[in-house]
Amino acid sequence: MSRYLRPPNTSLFVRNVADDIRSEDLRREFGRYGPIVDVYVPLDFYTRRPRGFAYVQFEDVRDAEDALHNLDKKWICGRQIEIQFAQGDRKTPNQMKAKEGRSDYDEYDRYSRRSRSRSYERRRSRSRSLDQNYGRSYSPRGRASERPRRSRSRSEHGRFSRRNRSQSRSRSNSRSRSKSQPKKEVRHHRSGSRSNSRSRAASKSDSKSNHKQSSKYSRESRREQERSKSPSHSPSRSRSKSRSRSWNSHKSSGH
DNA sequence: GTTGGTCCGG
Repeated sequence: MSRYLRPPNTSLFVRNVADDIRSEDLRREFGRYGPIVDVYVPLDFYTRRPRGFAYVQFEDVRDAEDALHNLDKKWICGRQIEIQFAQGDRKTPNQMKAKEGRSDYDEYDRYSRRSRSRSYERRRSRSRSLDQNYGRSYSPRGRASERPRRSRSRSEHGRFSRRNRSQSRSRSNSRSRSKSQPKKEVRHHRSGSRSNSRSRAASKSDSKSNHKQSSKYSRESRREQERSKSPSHSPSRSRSKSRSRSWNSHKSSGH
């Protein structure tokens, strides 16, 4: 009952903070209303830039409330900050990993991580237990300098679509296929590759009996593919191209 | 229209 009357923690969520805000600034401002436990300004994991909000944790929730009421909508560093009570506690790395929905880097990041583990060891050697030092001295900057190395064909292409993967992975795919997934790219199929896989599977049981069925199947599957908006970019490419060109000219001439 | 550490050691 009374549990709902007060926030779950003493952390304040400060949003719309300036990009160049420093934790010291916040600490100074907020510290006037009570002792502060911790101030943290989250940065984007990849870009290393402030995400535009910050956290200030007080020792006493009353002080937090006091600061909230006094500093909310105040202008700091040229920006009007807004303060709320933070929802939940500081997120654990696993929580962040679980999200995994941030940028196109994560895929590439995962595979280029091996070269990065070295710097990690170095870092870890200094501080015994990172788990306890989290939020204190853990700064992934070292990796940040390695990150922008994504000068491969990948970054040029833009982003990777791993939505499907996250779905299947959530189910039960990760344990057996986690590493086999990273296929470079789907091979360019020539017309007929579909029937090939079919016949391959069929050849296991009846290779000759399936002759007519196979041909039938290939025809049907082809039709199906065309009808169901084939997500694979293979055979109807030239078609769509000419189509789009048509559209383009249509638009051009119409306008 | 923003809620935090993305690392598990061979």
